Amino acid sequence: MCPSSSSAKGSKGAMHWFRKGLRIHDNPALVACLEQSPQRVYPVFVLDGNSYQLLRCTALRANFLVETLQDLDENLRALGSRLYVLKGDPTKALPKFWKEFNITHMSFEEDESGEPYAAERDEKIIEKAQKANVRLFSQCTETMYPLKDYVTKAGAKGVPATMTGFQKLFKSMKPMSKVLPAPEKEDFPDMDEDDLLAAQYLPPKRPTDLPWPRGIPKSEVEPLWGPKDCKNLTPIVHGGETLARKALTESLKRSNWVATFEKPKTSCTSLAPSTTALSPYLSWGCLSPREVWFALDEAVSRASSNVKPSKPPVSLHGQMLWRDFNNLMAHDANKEVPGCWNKMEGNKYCRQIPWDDDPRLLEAWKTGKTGFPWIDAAMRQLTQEGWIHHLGRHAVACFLTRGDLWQSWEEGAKHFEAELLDADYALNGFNWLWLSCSGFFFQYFRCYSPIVFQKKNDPNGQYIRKFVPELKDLPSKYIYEPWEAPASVLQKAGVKLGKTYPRPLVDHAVISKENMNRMKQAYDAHKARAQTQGGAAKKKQRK
DNA sequence: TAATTGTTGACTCC
DNA sequence: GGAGTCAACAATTA
Repeated sequence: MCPSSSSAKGSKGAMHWFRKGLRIHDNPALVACLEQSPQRVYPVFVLDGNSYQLLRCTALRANFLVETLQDLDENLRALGSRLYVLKGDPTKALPKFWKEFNITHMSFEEDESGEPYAAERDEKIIEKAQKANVRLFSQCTETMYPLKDYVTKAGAKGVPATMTGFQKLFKSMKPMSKVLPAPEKEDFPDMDEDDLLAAQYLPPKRPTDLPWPRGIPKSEVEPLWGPKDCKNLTPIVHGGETLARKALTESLKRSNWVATFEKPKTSCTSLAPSTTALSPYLSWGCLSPREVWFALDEAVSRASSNVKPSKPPVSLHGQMLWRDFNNLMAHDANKEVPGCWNKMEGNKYCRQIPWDDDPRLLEAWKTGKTGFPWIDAAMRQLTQEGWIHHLGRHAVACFLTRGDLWQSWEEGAKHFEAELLDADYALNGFNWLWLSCSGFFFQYFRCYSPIVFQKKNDPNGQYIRKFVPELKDLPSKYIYEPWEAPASVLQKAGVKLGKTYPRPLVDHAVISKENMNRMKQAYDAHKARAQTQGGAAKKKQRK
């Protein structure tokens, strides 16, 4: 069956290219597409194995995308439309689709953070669209305000590199534009039945339907969805706009909780998330950040008059501000050196620190076999559920980098990108810079202990018992430090150190002090470099 | 130039 | 559980 039926030829066809922003509510680019009054509209997603979302991607993440695309297709079908899913390189697949369906207009949500693959891809697409006479429409809706608006508002002095500065900038912005409702059935033109049925463009049903990255041997991108599936994994949330909206409503029902939320006070050892866990929906764009912001306003207004509301940066509104701030920082760094944001070299916000490169230590960290039960539990939750509480991420990130193992944050960031359901280019990079004391946060003498940090929250180690079951029968006294337990206690709990559970990789008390000295040296070198460069710049100015 | 502030440390003492 | 100390960062404010 040829999808481009004779009736399609000559009539005006428009498409909306979904990349992130996988939703129909508050999607101005989709609305702009419908407003072109085309005779036919094609909502399109391209499964691109080399995209940021899929290049390093575990079964859990792949499954989340499949669920999200299925949901998007269902929601579009309820409006008399459907989702058209293409496979492969968008710079080839899209021009082919334009030709086949006589597309004259294409809309999409811009990717402003400067993620290098997306930036290159879009540059090529814009060029090809010009040649093919396809008119492009784009909107900047990944953040609450377009990043370029923050840049304009900040003016000649440049964008602020501190959260306090960003909050001031945010306050000075004009009111946020109104949230758009989802389009209605009447907004979509009637479609040719052949087009609606075209089976070659159906969304994927399972992770194994997703394409492998082009030009990369399978062995180099393990673990991916190929060798293992999701059967025994338990994602913290499932994909799709429908579930996202339900989760948002559910979270915000507790208006007093919303109004008094303070991020640092939430627990990272509770077995059910102590935060909203909406982050995967924000990172894939199942939820609009502006809609979340206004929904928070509404929830806070419902709170009892006697509660004292929390404020940014610790409040839930504050979490939305961090998100925009992180995107702005990524955007700004990449503007200077394209693609530098998740790298140490060339990134103007990143201190140069001589990290070690020990694959054995990295692997132990990734697989949750460091011998520190609390660290291992968090790393295994990541693999099992695709999520760790924010403070848990802090603890494991500090442990991998400046705290204990002295491995590069770049490696940690790559692992998080593969495994986190909410993996986000800008946020992931920012948080790794922060935790490794490479940028934005510099108090390296404040170090998380892999032992005592969670003892106060979870003295009995229920979180460890869940995710590190080989230790579940240890008495609470030793659950955070099994190496301290007498042989008889270990034997009774069925633990053989070095066999059923590893001995600790390092002596935290000793190594964390040594690492602080290494940080001091790296900072001193940074200062010396800055002075030399500053001196040289002044000299040049005088000339 | 000095003091203050910064989403989320650990430890000791009381 | 709250306050002060540890050994001391960068950016901003006074």
